[in-house]
Amino acid sequence: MEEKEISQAVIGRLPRYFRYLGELKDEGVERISSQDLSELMKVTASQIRQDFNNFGGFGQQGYGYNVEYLYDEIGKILGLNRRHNFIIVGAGNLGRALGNYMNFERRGFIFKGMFDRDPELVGKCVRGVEIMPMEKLNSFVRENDIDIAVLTIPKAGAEAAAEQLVQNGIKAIWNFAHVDLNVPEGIQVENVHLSDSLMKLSYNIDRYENEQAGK
Amino acid sequence: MEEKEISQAVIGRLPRYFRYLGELKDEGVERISSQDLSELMKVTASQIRQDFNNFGGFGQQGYGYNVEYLYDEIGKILGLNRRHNFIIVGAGNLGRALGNYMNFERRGFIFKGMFDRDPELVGKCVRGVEIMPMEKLNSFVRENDIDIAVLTIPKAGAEAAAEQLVQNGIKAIWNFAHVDLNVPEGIQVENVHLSDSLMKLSYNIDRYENEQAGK
DNA sequence: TAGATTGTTAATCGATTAACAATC
DNA sequence: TAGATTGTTAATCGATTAACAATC
Repeated sequence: MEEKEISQAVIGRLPRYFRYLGELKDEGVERISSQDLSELMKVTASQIRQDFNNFGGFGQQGYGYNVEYLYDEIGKILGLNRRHNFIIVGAGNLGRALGNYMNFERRGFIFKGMFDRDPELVGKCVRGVEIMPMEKLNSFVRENDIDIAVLTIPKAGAEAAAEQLVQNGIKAIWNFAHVDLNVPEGIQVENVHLSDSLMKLSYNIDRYENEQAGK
Repeated sequence: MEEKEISQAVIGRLPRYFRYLGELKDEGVERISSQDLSELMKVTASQIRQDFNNFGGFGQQGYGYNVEYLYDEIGKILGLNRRHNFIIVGAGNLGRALGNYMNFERRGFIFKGMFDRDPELVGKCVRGVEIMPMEKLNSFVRENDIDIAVLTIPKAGAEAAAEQLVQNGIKAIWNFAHVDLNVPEGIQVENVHLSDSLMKLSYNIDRYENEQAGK
């Protein structure tokens, strides 16, 4: 009973659909056609219908899509109806910023623990969660049903931390360290390489200026 | 003298090449073939050669690529030889985390100012940069040659802030607010939608588990 | 029923990979 | 020169868009 694999291109668009549908829902909109949604989101109606049809028919001919139903279904596809416990490894500025971000909780991502090797930070709290020393990382992951580790430590320690996490049963790593982690198959890694993103922006600024300069 | 447009797919890979080449350079590696680089980076050698050839020939038949030269050239393509002054709009946890991140400076991104509407924060400093009230935003952007604004405010205020920034001559917005900004053509926007990224991770965890469950 | 709009197949477009001639 | 490896063209693959029959 082989399901056809959904491309990551499609998956990457789902959160954006989810966001727009959530907003429509909040505005009290009951139904929407692929045509109207396409104008709102600035993508083709064709793409919208193709994307949704990867998961089966959510719409109805002659009617369109029911906003609330579609919103819920996409949420389920994204796994937002489940709980995912996460920890943050690295209690620097970025780690604390992510720990303080409340919206993840709303989507089922539960902040369970935070770790840092700096003794100065250990014992302090971020949103009610105590910062623990790295020595406690392994047992904590094993004993608290942790699915996701957020890696916000410098690149030097990232690979070693990832290995520990994997050995103790983590399922996924949200990686903010500026390295490509080497993990066994089946462990999900999502990279957020902020400086890469900034470099792209830099390229596009210069490209546009050169274009304007008539080159 | 029309330059052929380089696809964003290629641009998106440049920072990663840049990172690997920087590491090779630091290790003292002088030259590398597309074949060796392909094994290191886990992409095809063909793609590497195609990517580089978008910008003209950086290599030499029979020899490969000179690491340092290639590193420098990619840096130039990404505009890292230029200065880009930036400000951060929103002095919350995330804004402060980005302000404290030193590595941007190394790449030519200079942290010039920070803004927040909370009077409690105004006057405080982040890495030597004073937090200013939002009222000063417009004049500051105009008078200090600011290219890039980092938007780390809640989505509610983001669209209005973007509009102000654009009116005062900003060239690019690095957008961490969870909205799609509507800016005039020529203004570069790079979105970092953290919760979208987390949702993708969530999808992939569940997908893998379902696969394993034999479904 | 007639009109609207999906679900889905077919056509197109673009990106990736393979192959090989050019050349260092 | 012979061997290695690029630059580049051609083939393949996958993703997007267009078209339209199915159907609400």
